[in-house]
Amino acid sequence: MTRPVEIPALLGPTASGKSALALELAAALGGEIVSADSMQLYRGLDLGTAKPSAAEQRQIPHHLIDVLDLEAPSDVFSYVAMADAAIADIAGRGRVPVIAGGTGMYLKALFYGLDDLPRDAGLRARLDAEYDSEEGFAALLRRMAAEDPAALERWSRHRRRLIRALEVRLLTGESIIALQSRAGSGLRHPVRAWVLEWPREELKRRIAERTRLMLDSGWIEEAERLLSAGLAATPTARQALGYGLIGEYLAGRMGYGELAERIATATWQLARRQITWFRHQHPEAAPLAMPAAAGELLADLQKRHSALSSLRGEG
RNA sequence: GGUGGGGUUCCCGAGUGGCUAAAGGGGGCAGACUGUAAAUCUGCUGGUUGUACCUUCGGUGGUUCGAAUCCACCCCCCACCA
Repeated sequence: MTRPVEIPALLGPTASGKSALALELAAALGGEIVSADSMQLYRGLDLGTAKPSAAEQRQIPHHLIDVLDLEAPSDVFSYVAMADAAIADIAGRGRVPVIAGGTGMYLKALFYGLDDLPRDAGLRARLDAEYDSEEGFAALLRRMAAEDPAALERWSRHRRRLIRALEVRLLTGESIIALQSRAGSGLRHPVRAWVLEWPREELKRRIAERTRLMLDSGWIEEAERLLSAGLAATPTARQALGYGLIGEYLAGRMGYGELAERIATATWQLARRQITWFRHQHPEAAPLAMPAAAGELLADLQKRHSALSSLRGEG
């Protein structure tokens, strides 16, 4: 079995053109796309997540898109497990996995790994029920002061992280902070990563334009359908940006102009968080100035690929 | 034309004599990030060479030791009456 010498990975904020470039890369290299997008995992979240179209998915095989029902929970570990499997599968068939995505935490965990601290779904559900509310938060703070002061100090405002810290504490008797190896030393896969970068104003403009386009091409209807099917009550998919705002629009609480503006703003805020993440959490990734450098990257990778293929006697 | 309400820092909006460069929210900027991450959370946000000075609350003038806050006139907006 031939293992690829390197796995190209395209990281970048929303609306930076990852999907399109990944498609070109995969086509040029004989590859298949491995998505790293927490929301495109879900069947049904289509227009709202700018998911690759059915035609695009026919043209190039995509992995980790449409693999979960809306009601299914998702988390980094299950993502990494699925991504590892997809990469192994693709490489095992002698194809090139092309990673593309914007979910920083998933990408970092896939590239560098995560401490496998214990978890217990039942316990977690109980803790959530008890503490994941405004009233519960105060009680959680009191309990953590006794159970795990170090975790409390680190995440004094993060309800979710404190609940997870308490879960680990109850399961192991130790503080999650002591158990974290904070390793992340070596790459788990031979990735060669780039971060797609755009001039600020241009990315903002792309986001605003894409928002309008998405709203005008069926996102509102999609949201209406999913919302009435219970999207708001799902554990993870409900966090997808925009659907809730569309719900408010449909309820008459804002006009179309305001809706478009608020979604564009929220999307820009997401993009900023992504940019910050990639700026600080991914030393392995090289900046790729869009749109100019996309063509060069394509040509460069194509050249390397054909050289490697002929070395292996495949070309 | 008349009566009433209103014009506040990028936006909305509180503030009716000193504790006000001015609450709060939004936006913006920077950052964090180990099993819900398109999530969750933190800091900064008038200017300048630091707790000092300068500029700012529609405009002008006035009262006062001191005004976004009081007075006069003017400009603009909204509601209702004509």
